[in-house]
Amino acid sequence: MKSDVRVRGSERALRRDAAENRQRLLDAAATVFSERGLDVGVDEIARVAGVGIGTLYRRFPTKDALVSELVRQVYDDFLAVADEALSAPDGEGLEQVLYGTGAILASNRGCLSRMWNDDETRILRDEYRRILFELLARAKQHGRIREDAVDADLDLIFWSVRGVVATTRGVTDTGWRRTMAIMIAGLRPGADTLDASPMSAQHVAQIIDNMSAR
Amino acid sequence: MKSDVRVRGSERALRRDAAENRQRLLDAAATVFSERGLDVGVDEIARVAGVGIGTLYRRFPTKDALVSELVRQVYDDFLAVADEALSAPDGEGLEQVLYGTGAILASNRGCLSRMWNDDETRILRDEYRRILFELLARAKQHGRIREDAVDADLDLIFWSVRGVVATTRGVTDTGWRRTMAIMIAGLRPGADTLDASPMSAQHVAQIIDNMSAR
DNA sequence: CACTATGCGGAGTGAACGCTCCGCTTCGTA
DNA sequence: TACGAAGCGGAGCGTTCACTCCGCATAGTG
Repeated sequence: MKSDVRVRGSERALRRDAAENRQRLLDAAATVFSERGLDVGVDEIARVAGVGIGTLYRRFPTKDALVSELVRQVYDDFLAVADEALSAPDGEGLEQVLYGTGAILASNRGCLSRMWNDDETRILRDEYRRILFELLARAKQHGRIREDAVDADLDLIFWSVRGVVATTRGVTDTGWRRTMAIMIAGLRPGADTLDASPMSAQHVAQIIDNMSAR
Repeated sequence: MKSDVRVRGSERALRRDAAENRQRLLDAAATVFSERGLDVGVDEIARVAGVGIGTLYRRFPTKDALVSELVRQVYDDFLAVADEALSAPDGEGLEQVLYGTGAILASNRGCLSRMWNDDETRILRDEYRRILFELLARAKQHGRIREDAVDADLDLIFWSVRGVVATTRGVTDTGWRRTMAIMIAGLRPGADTLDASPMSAQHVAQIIDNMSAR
C-alpha cells in the first residue's frame, strides 16, 4: 500500500525522505524566522534543517512560498482558536479569541510583518475575521463591549499587538498581554464616547490588500 | 564675515553649496523614506535630492547615519511637543503629548522601525520620556488616568501606535487616532483592574537598548 | 584674476542573497 | 537484487545595494 504523505492533497505523494525533509525545513524556518526575523537567508534555513539549498528550492519554489506556508499555518491556528471561542458562554468568546490569537502571534514572531495574500490564506483569513466579528456582536449583546465599537477596531487591536510583539521580541511576553488588556478595557461600555472616529471598512480592506504587496 | 552654517556646531563650517546639498539630501530622505520605507536605495535618495551618490556619502558616512539624523530630528519634534504640553492645565498635558507625538509618527512613517541609539538621540529620548512620565503623574493626580497605570504603559501606547501607523501607511490617518483613543480610554480610572500585569522597567530598558541593534 | 581647498559625480567594487543546474545518491518497486 | 524515477547537495550565476575612488568643477580668499 502506498504511503499517503501528500502536500495539502493537491500534488503527487512525496517520497518518504522528501516528506521528512520538507517538514524539517518548515520547522527550521519557523524557529529561525521567529528568533531572527524574515531577513535571515535561505541558506541558513537549509543549514538548520540539515539539508542542502537545492532541497529547499525543490520543495518551495521561492522563499516567499516558504514564508507563505508558515503564515497559512498561523491562520490555521487562528481559525482553530476562533472556532473554539464560538462555544464560549456570555459573550466571553471575543476576549478568549483575542488572547488566543495574541499568544499565537507572540510565538510566531517572524511571520508578523507580512501576512500573505494568496488565495488559500485569504480564505482562511476571511473565515477567521467573520467569526471574530460575530463574537464582537455577541459581546456587545451581553454588554461586555461598548455599542460604538466597530469591526475595524478589532483589526486595530491586532495591528497594535503585532507592533508590540515585534518590538518586545525576545525580551518579555507581558507586553502584548498588557496592551490587549488596556485596549479591551477601552472598549468596555463607558460613559463618554471615544475621542476618534473608527476606520472605514473600505480603508481596512485596502490596507489588508496591501499587506503582502511588498 | 564667514558664513556660519555648521553641522550641529561640532565640525568646520561647510561651503555654501555643500550646506545646501546636505539639506536637500535630508529633505529628500524624509520624503522618500516616509513614502516608501527605509528599504529604498541610497541612489534613489540622491536622485531625488538632485545630487550624486558621492555627495551623499561625503555628508553622511553611512546610510544609517542619514537615517539616524532623521530620527534625531523626529525626537527634536517630540521634545518640542512635550515641552509645550508641560504647561497644559488640569493634567491634560499627557493626552496632548500623546496625540502630538502620534501625529509626528504618522508623518514620518519611514523612520518608525528603527529608533536610533547613538548618544545624541539617547539624550533627547531620555528627556522626552522624563517629561512624558511627569505628565502621567500629573494626569493621575487629576484623576484622568487610573492609579495602576505605569510608565511602561506609555511605551506600549507608543509601540502600538507605531505598529498601526506602519500598517495603515498611505491609506488612512484615522487608524492611529482611534487606537490612541481606545488605549487612553482603557487607562481611565475604572472599577475593575486590568487583566494583565505591566512590563517591568528592566524589560523596557532592555527593549529600548535593542532598538537599533539591527 | 589666480589659486587652492573643498566639493562633486558616477563608474566601479565587493558582499550578500535569492535562485538554478547538474552530476551523484537513494528510495521503492518488481 | 536490479533498475529507474525521484531526490539531493552545493558550486555558481545574476542581481541588488551599500559604499569607494578619483578626475574634474567650483567657491571663496588674497
